[in-house]
Amino acid sequence: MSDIIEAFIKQMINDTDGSIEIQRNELASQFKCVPSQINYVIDTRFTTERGYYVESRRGGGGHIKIRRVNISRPGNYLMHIVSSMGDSISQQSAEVFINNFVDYEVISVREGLILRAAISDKVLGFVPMPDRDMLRASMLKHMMMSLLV
Amino acid sequence: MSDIIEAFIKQMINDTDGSIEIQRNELASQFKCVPSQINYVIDTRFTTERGYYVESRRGGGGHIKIRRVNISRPGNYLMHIVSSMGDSISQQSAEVFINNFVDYEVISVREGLILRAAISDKVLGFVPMPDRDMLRASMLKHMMMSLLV
DNA sequence: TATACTCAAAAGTCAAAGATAGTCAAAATC
DNA sequence: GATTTTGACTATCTTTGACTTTTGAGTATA
Repeated sequence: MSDIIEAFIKQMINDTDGSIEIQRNELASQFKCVPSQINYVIDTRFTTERGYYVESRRGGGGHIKIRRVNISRPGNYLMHIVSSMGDSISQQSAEVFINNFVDYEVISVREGLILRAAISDKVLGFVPMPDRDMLRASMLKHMMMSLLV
Repeated sequence: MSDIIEAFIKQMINDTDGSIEIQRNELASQFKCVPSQINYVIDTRFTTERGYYVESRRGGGGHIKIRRVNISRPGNYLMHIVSSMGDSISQQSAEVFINNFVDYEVISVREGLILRAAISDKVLGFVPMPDRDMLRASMLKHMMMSLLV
């Protein structure tokens, strides 16, 4: 079932130039499944790691928006690096990555400043240590992936 | 519905150089909604945070005036907003700030993407809740301040 | 004339009801 | 054992309407 829903959504995305907006309940009743299964599909199949960006709104007129990010030219390199990053990363290593991104002009100097501020221990310091490096890795990946739009 | 009314008002503001004057009941009957929905739209979409200034008068000849606020010096504006931010901030509020920064060209669209990725609950989700909003505020401030160097 | 009273025409407030989506863990299936 | 399916419960956003407050114009009165 999840596979079918996944395929259906991907087809929709293909048909509409990379971005769709769905209603959870509507889609669920189309497939005669519980609404939360849609969440399951999205959480497991349309992740950042797989190159999707998802946002949603509750309440009347609520919806779920799914966008496929562009995994073409400069992205390939980026994708490669990002997926090689691992789930945990120190501030020092993160900065090495960021410096490289700036050196190779994958990001601008200003963008580099933002990234460094975000992942610095000055900000993340109070998160206890096994978690902190995982959070940092997740942040860095998500921030870089967001540029592939 | 609220989205439609919001778009309509914004269009009016654009067409009239930043400031409009409407009558609540008239607008409500135009959209066939209850008058208080107009208040809802104004309260949620045309807030100070989003860069609008609203004033109104009751009674005969009453009206609602909405003005788009202009920002002259981006640097000053940034300092001001950042220092007004408080120590805790929800994802939603953070996104409003970021949207404004992009709107007023304090940051680029790409930089906005990075900020949104960094502060999203997708990334911060596993930080327990009283702390999460504090971390988010700290991140946002640090990232913005890093641009003032 | 100047002041006070009355009334209708606005806009404001607030909370209940409605409409979506999210979470989480137990149960089922692979 | 891992993944998927379900559903009860939660969170968030929007719509609606009854009730309140403010304002200005007209009218009555000293």
